[in-house]
Amino acid sequence: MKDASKFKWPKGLKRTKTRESVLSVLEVSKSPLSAREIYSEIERMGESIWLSTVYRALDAFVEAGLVTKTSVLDNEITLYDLKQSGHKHYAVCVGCHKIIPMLNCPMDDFKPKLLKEEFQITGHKVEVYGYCTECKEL
Amino acid sequence: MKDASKFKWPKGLKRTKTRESVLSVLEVSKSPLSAREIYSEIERMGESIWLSTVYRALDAFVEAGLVTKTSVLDNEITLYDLKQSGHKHYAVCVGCHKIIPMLNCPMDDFKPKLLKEEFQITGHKVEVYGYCTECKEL
DNA sequence: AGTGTAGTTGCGAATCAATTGCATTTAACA
DNA sequence: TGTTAAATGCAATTGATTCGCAACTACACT
Repeated sequence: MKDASKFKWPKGLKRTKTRESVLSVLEVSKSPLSAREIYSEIERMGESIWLSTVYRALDAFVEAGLVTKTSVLDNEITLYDLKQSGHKHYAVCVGCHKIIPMLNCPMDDFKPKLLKEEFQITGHKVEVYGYCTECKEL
Repeated sequence: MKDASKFKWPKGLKRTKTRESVLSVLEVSKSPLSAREIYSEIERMGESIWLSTVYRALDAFVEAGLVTKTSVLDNEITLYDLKQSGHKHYAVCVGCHKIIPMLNCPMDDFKPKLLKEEFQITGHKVEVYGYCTECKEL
């Protein structure tokens, strides 16, 4: 009884064993994972997969809107996370790289609250994505 | 009359020609640059430098607190910027990768304003850095 | 000014995440 | 069940960043 996936499978994507493995690892994880972590976890489960396949699966999920790709700590780590996890922002410990979901979003009155955790803030970063005047008209 | 550098040279760092080149390129630029862009700019000025030297110079400046390293677009680009530039946050065009400094900061009432530029926001990212409970006590 | 030396650079090679090419396999649907 | 576009195994490549080491140089001290 493994397939407890509660996500509608994105149409256009074939439902394969490797993709289900990748998705299930993300589902079980409480925080975002790197491609390599996902790969290792799948291997540890006794299944065989290639790292390149993990990357391709993740790309497909990102494109399908099921997974979010984030980078953290200015390039040290690239992480993937299920979009449905609810939270979009994280507090990152510069000591141990632990990733703690924030309970609120800076878009609405910014006062970082953290999930049962004290956190000594030393810095923050905000990025806004979108289209500039020129690119908007293309 | 090239050395118009208005920055106090960080003590502990030798003042060399390559480092002055790197710093002057950053000074002239109105937006953050990648290591490769800095490298190309220096070559274009007719001076010879190695990319690895640019990286080392940037590392030294970052360590000295003179330069800021940021990543943008979820790891697609790593950029360097003079800390004194004043602004800390950017709007990044996902079309052309143009980087536009924001006039305000999300820490105080978040409503992104941009410098003479319309910008169609499609997403945003916030990261908070610091120490978690465990790391704080070390 | 001359010199010792720790810090820097030139240069190439190495590393490491991520991507790609291609032949083979497989899920999905007529 | 057969066809086929999509996905995977696997190897090789790319591209950014780092590293090793010998040669060089800024700068502190006579």
